[in-house]
Amino acid sequence: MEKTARLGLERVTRPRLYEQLVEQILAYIESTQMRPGDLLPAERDLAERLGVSRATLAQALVALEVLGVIDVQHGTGAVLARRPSVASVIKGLREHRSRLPEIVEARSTLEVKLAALAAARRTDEDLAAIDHALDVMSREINDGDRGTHGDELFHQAITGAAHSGVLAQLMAFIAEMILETRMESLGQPGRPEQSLASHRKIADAIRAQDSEAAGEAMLAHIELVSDVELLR
Amino acid sequence: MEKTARLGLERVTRPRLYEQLVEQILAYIESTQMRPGDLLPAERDLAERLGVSRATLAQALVALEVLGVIDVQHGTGAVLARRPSVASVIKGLREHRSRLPEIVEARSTLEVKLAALAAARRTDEDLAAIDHALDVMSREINDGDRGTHGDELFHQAITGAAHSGVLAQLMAFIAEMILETRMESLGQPGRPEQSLASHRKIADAIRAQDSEAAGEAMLAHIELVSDVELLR
DNA sequence: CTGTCTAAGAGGCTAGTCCAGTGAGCCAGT
DNA sequence: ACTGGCTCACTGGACTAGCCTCTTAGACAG
Repeated sequence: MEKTARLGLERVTRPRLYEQLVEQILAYIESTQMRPGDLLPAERDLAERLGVSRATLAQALVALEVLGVIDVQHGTGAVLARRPSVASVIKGLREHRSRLPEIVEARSTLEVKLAALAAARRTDEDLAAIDHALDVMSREINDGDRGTHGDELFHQAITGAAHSGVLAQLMAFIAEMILETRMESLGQPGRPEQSLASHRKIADAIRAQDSEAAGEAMLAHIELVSDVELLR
Repeated sequence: MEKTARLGLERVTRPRLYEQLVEQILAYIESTQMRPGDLLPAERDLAERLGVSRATLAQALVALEVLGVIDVQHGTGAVLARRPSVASVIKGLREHRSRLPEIVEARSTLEVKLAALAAARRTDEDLAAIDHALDVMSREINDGDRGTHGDELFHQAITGAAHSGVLAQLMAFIAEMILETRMESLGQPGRPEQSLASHRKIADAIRAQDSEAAGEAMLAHIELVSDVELLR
């Protein structure tokens, strides 16, 4: 999943030590019932227990810090931040990730809102970007392609037109998972044309600045695109 | 922002070198117009240019990897992943973060959906957790407290009852920002009681497994809680 | 032209060392 | 008895030097 090369192939990637450490530390936190505010064992101690050097452990701690699980304080130690549920959520998600129904659900939630906001807030430049994406997708389909690039451009343009940095960041967060979903869907015969048609419908609603219609059109579009998953 | 102690004070936190490096590398990526798939300079080279050791640079690279900006490959180098817009989004958000309207917007989008899902999927255990949160908040308010703890518990319980790992992760992502919003709101006189009342309404809808009512009640609740921001 | 080998260069990880905050405890001065 | 200042043990922060493994391109043999 981590690195998806051009054709959906996955490059075999050796495990990185720090990644394993993150898992182990997460497991340790859970097994010892640590609560927010508690301190992790000292670096030197932890490193020895885990059988790695301090430098490597430091990388794992950086990762955990970026993930928002701990907060490392100079002179004090690594304190557990927020509710530990975050740790388990991350852990659980990492294990059986790619749960398509959930991804579609999240995508639907965000994109319907984004479409409605885009209708309300779009500038002429935003509209131009949306039209450009439609052109690209149309051309790709005429060339016998699946139109994935245009599809991605379209959804990016909508996201941009909504002018909400926070929502945009949330979208970026699940962007990779969505990409996988999208490629599968557009691989079905006749699907790209249908998808393009519903894109146009969304674009028209945004052009007319009709938030409600834009949200509904996006919802219909995602349901169309997603029913491929239900067949499994 | 990073560590907020009991009274909203912020502990002065020394800058960590790797954090600065992340910023610098992000800036470098942007300034050199790198595209996805391009390689960053070699570690030894980069470390020298930035005037840090390889070990420290390695920490910065781990952080960037966790953020999804790059993908480090053994023997090859650090390749830029995805569209670079992610990098700029993260960067932009880091600068003028806490844009309250956007946060409220994102919160509303997610929590309305979560409430609806919770109504459809809740188990009896979920319901018990929700009721427990109501009890806690009720007791806090009677003790003259603002009820922030119970409030947080309540929203956590709803999130859990929705049984959607992906949405839960998105919520965790903005949880910290929401916490700030919430504390301000509950600081207003009479607000905790109103908030508790609308919590009960949401809980009733979820108990009755009425998705639509749950979504509406949550929307009303968030609008109630959020109008404090409009006064500024 | 093709397959194999090799060496340069990339990242991965370790060990050892020193610097810089933190906080508990001691002790003098008030 | 309290306050303030000092010390020291402990914690993380960062660097250096070195060796290992992996990747890849180019030389070379078939």
